[in-house]
Amino acid sequence: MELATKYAPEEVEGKWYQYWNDQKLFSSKPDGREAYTIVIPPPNVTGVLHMGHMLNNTIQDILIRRARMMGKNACWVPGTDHASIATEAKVVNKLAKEGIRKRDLTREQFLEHAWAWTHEHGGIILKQLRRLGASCDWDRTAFTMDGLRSESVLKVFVDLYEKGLIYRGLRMVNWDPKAQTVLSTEEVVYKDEKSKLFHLKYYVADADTNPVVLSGEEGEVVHQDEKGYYAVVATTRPETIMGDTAMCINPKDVKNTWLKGHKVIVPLVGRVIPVIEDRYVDIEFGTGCLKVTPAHDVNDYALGKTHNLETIDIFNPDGTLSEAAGLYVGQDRMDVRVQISKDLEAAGLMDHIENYENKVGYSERNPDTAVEPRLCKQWFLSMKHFADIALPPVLEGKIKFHPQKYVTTYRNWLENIQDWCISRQLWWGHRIPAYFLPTENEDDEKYVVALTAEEALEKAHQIPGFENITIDQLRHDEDALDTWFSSWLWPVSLFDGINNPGNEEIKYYYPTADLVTGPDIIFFWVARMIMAGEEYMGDVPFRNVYFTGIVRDEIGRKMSKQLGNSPDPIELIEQYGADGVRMGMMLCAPAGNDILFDKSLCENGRNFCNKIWNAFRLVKQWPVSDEEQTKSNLKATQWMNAKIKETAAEVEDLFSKYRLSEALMAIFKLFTDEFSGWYLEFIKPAYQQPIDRTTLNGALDIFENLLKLIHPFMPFITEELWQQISERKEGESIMLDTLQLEPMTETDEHVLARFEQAKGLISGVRGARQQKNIPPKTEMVLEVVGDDHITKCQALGPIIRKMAYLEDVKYVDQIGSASVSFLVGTQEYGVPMEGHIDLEAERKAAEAEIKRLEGFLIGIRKKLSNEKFVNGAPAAVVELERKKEADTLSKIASLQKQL
RNA sequence: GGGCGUUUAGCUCAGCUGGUUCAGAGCAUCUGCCUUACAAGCAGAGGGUCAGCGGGUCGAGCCCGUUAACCUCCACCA
Repeated sequence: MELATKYAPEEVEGKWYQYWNDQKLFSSKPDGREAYTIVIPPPNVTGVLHMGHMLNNTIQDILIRRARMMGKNACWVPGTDHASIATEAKVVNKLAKEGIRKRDLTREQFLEHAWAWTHEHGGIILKQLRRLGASCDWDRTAFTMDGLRSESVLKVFVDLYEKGLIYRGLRMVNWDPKAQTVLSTEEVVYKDEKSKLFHLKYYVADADTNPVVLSGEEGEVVHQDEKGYYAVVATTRPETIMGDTAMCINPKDVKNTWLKGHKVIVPLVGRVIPVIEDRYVDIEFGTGCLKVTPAHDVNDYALGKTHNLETIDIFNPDGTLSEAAGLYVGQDRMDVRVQISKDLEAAGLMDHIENYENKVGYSERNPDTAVEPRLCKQWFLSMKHFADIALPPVLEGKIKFHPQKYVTTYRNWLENIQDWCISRQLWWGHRIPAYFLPTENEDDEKYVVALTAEEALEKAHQIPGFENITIDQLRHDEDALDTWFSSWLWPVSLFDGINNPGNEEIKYYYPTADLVTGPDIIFFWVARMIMAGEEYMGDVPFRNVYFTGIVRDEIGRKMSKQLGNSPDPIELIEQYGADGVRMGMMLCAPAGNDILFDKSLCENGRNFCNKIWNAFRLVKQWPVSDEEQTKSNLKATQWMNAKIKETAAEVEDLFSKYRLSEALMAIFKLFTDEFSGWYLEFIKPAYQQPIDRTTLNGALDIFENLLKLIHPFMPFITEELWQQISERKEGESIMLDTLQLEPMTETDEHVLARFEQAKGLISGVRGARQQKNIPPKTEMVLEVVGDDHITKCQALGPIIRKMAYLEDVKYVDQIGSASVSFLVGTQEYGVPMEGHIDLEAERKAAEAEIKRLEGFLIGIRKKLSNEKFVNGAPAAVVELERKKEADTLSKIASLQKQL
């Protein structure tokens, strides 16, 4: 059968993926072998594949395929995440387009829409992963909100509550007024913003709200106009003045001493508030006067607590002003900011306005929505205990981070950890299993925590005063849990280790081997999985964490939808083939460093596929003879096998360090340079001549081993060719073919060294020819100075003659005067160039080389004559220097002889 | 503001416990080849003050100090 000159991935990929799947080759069941488990970082259920996924999952597939070929029971568990905030936002937007508002729906109705959306869009990303070649055990596909996972989450909540680790507290939280939900501090993005610093006049008042007369002292700065004395307060948020309940100065601030003990009037509002003193205030900032709005600023809230201030919440959940504000009720906070500054100016209450740059927190989920600090009752998980159990395994190396630098990051975070706010004001998610009891006053809330309403009722009946309530009187908490509260259980819940502790699967697959994820979620997810793993399994969830970099475009920008600089991975696959894209991705993916992705790298991958394809075509088209194998072919085959062993050992070492990019490069060079460039040329018969059967079989074995080395990186083309190399039975696959690694022998080392010498010689002749502009196939004579075992060798001699296009080899005492000479190691060679040689240039080149070598020699001798060096340095190092000295001397001698 | 990290060829990166065979790889560039597997290829070649400055050392890309630029994390001054 004739093979096309180019590899056509589209004809190959679908076919083999189907085959692998049909033959259940990705499937894993506990058995006697060592388990090698990876759990996928679950992508958002309604998400689509982007370059980050592409990178992350390619790495996982490489690791899992390699482990499988090393004879381990490899299990890669796929699944998706319900991603409460993101998914709910998408559903809300979709409904809005249909004219449906979320607030008009009941919880049940909304969830129906959400599930419909999930079923419609869910799992697209998992289908896309198949295009990539991901060898996940699809029968195990899980979802963070499926039955088993939901049950696990609720059980864990109840358990932690009963352990006293979950509590309910009033906290200043980051509120997203658009999503109407609390954000964790990690979900707030601070942006530099050009804003205004408004300087407002707060007139001094006595108890009758009349200005009092004050006298200034040394250093004091007293503002006064026709209406009286006033303090100037700088703020970026004038719309919050309706919530002011104090003004604060630093007790050490001399310029404001005159305000001590007085009261001031909130502009426009007219409310009289006290001047309090606290060292928190920065004397240097603005005028040193701070307006205190406990309901709407984290620091002010703290001040309010210390000084027992009243808290006036002037905002509605959607960011409009509430009744409590008294003014601008119902208007949006951002509109009010504009309006109130105009009104303040009109009323003469604005001292002046400055331009100002500050950082404003925005919602990660709604990037154009500024976060509003807000007081809310929330569920919290106490983190002290978890930090204590999660720190040691990483510090002690039970879990290894690659690259290691993230250990520091991890430690810093755990040592300064804050309690985790785990409730979200969302419907899409795991509903918090807490039930409020009927009470008169909302502030006096009472609740029970239980898996079901029935259990909750039983617990409620134990509480005095609630012995007779009915199930209808229980009010199920409306809030859902933070998405990460389910993801943190992922390595455990996937094997049902929460509901069914000690089951066969969890015992076999846990702890998992590797986790591959981005450093951006080291706190959200990685740290918390370690916590949950230690808490519920008493063991780490994984042994290694491979942190990938962030995929950026070729000029270093983060890939994003807004910029439109992110290529569609599926389109790339269609253009370059899955193997090509995988290789392109891996070539630029050093662990932990950001990846500057350039499409052209996929071309390299595609080109490599063609290289493999064509090498196969070449070998397959040779006619075969039953002649005896030549010594040259025998040696060449020995050499190639040794080369493979050498590279395989290197690759193994690189894998153990998770340096996959370098491992791929080593394999790439092995195939392109050593196998295609040298070995195939060594054994290639003359045009239309047959190759002997022994050599061909040796070459096919070598080819098969190379395919096996490449397979984890490029699964499709390697399977296709593996299947073509020889007849395979139904169900057989390269995937299951074991990668045997034999150690190098002394003979191997010897053969490798001899061939390096021969390759150097061949390159030397080629270079000499090119240097003199002689066509590459012109036959030349080789001059060898003295005795040379390489050219005289029965195996290597013919190879050298063939590869270097030599018509004759002459053994001479010295190189001819019209020859180009070169050295391989210490052996000198020459290629006669009658009519081509430029004697003067040759002499200059030789002199320059001698000069360089002499400089080199001086360095070595200086070192060797230094007693401190000879005595201090290790013997091996000294010995090496002596050898260098001898080699250099002999090189110089031969060059001088030539001159 | 505080911490981590990075800075080596045009680009992306290796370079281990300091030892002139250690200044490297891939890509890109240049030159020559439409050689009978592959022009998406082959054969050659050029290219670097190892960010700057200073300091230990017999010896520094590697160690110490310092400066600068970038990256990233944390905190946030109203």
